[in-house]
Amino acid sequence: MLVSTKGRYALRVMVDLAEHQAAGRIPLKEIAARQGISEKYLENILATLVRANMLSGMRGKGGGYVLTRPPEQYTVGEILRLTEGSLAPVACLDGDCKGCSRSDECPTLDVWKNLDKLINDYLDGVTLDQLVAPSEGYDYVI
Amino acid sequence: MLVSTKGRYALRVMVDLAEHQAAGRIPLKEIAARQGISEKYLENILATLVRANMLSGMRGKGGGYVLTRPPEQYTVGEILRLTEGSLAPVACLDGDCKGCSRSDECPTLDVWKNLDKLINDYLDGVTLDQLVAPSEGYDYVI
DNA sequence: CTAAAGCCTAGTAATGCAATAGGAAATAGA
DNA sequence: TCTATTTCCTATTGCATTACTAGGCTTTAG
Repeated sequence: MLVSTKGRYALRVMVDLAEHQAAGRIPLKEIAARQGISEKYLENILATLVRANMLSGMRGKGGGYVLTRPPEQYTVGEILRLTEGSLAPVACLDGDCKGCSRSDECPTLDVWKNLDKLINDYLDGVTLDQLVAPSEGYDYVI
Repeated sequence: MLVSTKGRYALRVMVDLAEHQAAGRIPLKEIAARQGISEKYLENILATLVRANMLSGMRGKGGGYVLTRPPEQYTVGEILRLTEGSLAPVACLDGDCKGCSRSDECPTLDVWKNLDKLINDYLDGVTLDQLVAPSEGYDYVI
């Protein structure tokens, strides 16, 4: 599985925050309830996003999370690479990996490289605002 | 990781067999040595390929494995889907999975569907013969 | 008959994923 | 200043999957 629960949840949460931008800071509790995700598990994920400065978290009463940039400035690719660690389709291309000793002669390496580029290019081309549903309650209002 | 060791090895072995087609049946021992893969582990992988009729295996002295079709009739996609079980990039799209209860309203589902199609289309477009190196010893021979 | 090969069923060790636990620190408002 | 609220931090646990191993059985050619 290229993208695990962590990455999927992260993306959904980012979309949720984009959709509720107008409400200011949103507490974790609220996001967890809306998205049906365990609060404790979400903590880990949000912590990762905050550490990378994709979100700003504030503690205390009235605290919560907000995006640090406008939705069109986030790509799905960067969100997933952050939370998943890597989007490499095979271990051979993973950053940590020193690279296989056979890479010079490997007949399949190009397939993996092309696939890797395909995946990353597509996901880097999708931005958060493209995933935000038109806000409800404003249809047909002039 | 989308493709694990099993799938990577399977692909390398298939290419190996395509390259050594002229030699007739190749025993597992030989492939394992050439590819630097444990014999016992390879057994599992080759068994999967034989069961799916992608390879023919024959026991006894003089036995070994051969492709059942010409290399241009194998796609990388089918080899990987067989050995990996699925190439779905997220659990939501996995065949076994009943589909998420939120799929109707999920803002991210389309991203996964597009990604899935991208991956499968690319891998189904690459055939085994495209990965076979021009046989050595025959360069510049007329 | 025998050596060479594939076939089959288990089993195991290690890894990574998903989720949980418990508390510390900060903040706003009473 | 006290309290409720909320994020932040470090571990730990249970579970599933992956990678690999073990041992024996069956088939085949010579």
